[in-house]
Amino acid sequence: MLTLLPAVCLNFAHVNRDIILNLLARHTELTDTERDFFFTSLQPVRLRAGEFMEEAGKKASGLVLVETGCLMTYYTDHAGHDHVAQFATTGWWTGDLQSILTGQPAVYHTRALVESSVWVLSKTRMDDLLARFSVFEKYFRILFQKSLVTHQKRIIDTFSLTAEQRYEQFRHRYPHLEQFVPLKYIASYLGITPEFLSKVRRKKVTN
Amino acid sequence: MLTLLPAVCLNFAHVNRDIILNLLARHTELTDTERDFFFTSLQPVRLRAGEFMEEAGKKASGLVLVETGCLMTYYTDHAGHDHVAQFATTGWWTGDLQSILTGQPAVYHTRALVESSVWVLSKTRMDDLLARFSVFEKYFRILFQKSLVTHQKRIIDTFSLTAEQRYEQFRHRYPHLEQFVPLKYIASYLGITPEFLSKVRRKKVTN
DNA sequence: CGTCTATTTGAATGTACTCAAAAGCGGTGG
DNA sequence: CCACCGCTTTTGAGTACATTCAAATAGACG
Repeated sequence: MLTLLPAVCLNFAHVNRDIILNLLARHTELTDTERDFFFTSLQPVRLRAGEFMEEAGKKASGLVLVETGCLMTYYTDHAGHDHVAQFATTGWWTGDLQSILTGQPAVYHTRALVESSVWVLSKTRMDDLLARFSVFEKYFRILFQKSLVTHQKRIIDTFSLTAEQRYEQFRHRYPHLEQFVPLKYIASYLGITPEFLSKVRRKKVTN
Repeated sequence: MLTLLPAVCLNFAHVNRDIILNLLARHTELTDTERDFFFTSLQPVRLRAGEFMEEAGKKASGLVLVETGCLMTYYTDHAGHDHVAQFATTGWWTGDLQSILTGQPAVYHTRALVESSVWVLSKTRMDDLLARFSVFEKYFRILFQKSLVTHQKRIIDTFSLTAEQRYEQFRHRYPHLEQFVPLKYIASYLGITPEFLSKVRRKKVTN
């Protein structure tokens, strides 16, 4: 700890840092230097409900770490239909990984569902972070590794479960998301139409 | 380079090392020490066609790097239906990531489709490798990162494309796999029944 | 050559989709 | 405070894509 501040000095910035630090600590242990460097690498951004963090077609600004609120990353296909790739709430990383790493235009949109506060780690800053402290290589290796396991499972679930089972699993696994996410986006995430999700839900109630 | 061997001395082991080294070199640059340590961390395994590398329910032995042949990783659901999560040919890593990292029993089977030769990196050896040389943290970070992008895309494709389009894309993207993989496993990978794949294929021919 | 498995074919069925319209819900202004 | 607007959710009818089941055909291997 660099300095000890009296309790009354605790402001929003510190509270938020603590949330993020706790999340980082799940995967890695950081020295004070590393922690400070991490935070100076991040750029804070505030988003209003509905506002875009990233847009498909434009180069992604960086990896997005959600502090408060909720964002979704989605793909618009050639027919103009949206498909939600992921949601992200407090402590989740999101964004268009492909674009961030290659510098190519993003294929996904990333958008705030409600008023949100996020930290952005640009590719330049990320490269710098990774080059200076290998502990962040480890951090991101584990982050991507875990995410990969989740994605594999989601693919298998899509093929082995019915829409109804996937919906139940979604509710069970991400109960906090229901407060942020309109049903039509949940339907999209599950790979079904909003009409069909509505019918699935009705069936649940009447049973 | 440690020693230069005359061309006649090139044997299978060296040829194979070169294939793997070229693949590693795509992501990272290794010193001789790192390269040697990497290879001594790997255990060679030969598999006959149909033989299991890993079995669901048993602890996975490690990350599997394919040298020659072809393996598939698949999940058997509660109804007894198999769902192929991925195929792996020369230079691809495969296995049950979740099990390798947590030590829990594997949920996926990993099995050779044809006679294959692989290298296995156990969790212990992997941890050692990562702890000693941070270049491998970087290597695996990039590996998982790329794989994550691919998995995200596969999920979106499942929701935005028809079975016919997914099949065409699969053929286009992995043309070499057709020589190893029976149609019923391709169907499974695409999330459809072998009967329906057969009808998709017939339609292509008659058109 | 015979056996075993993979692939194809066809008919009946089902799950989820499309399209159209009604109902619900939240915000805004008169 | 209520009426209206825009957007989300629900409902229903008709349809399409893909499945299940059963059986025939084709291929691979000993």
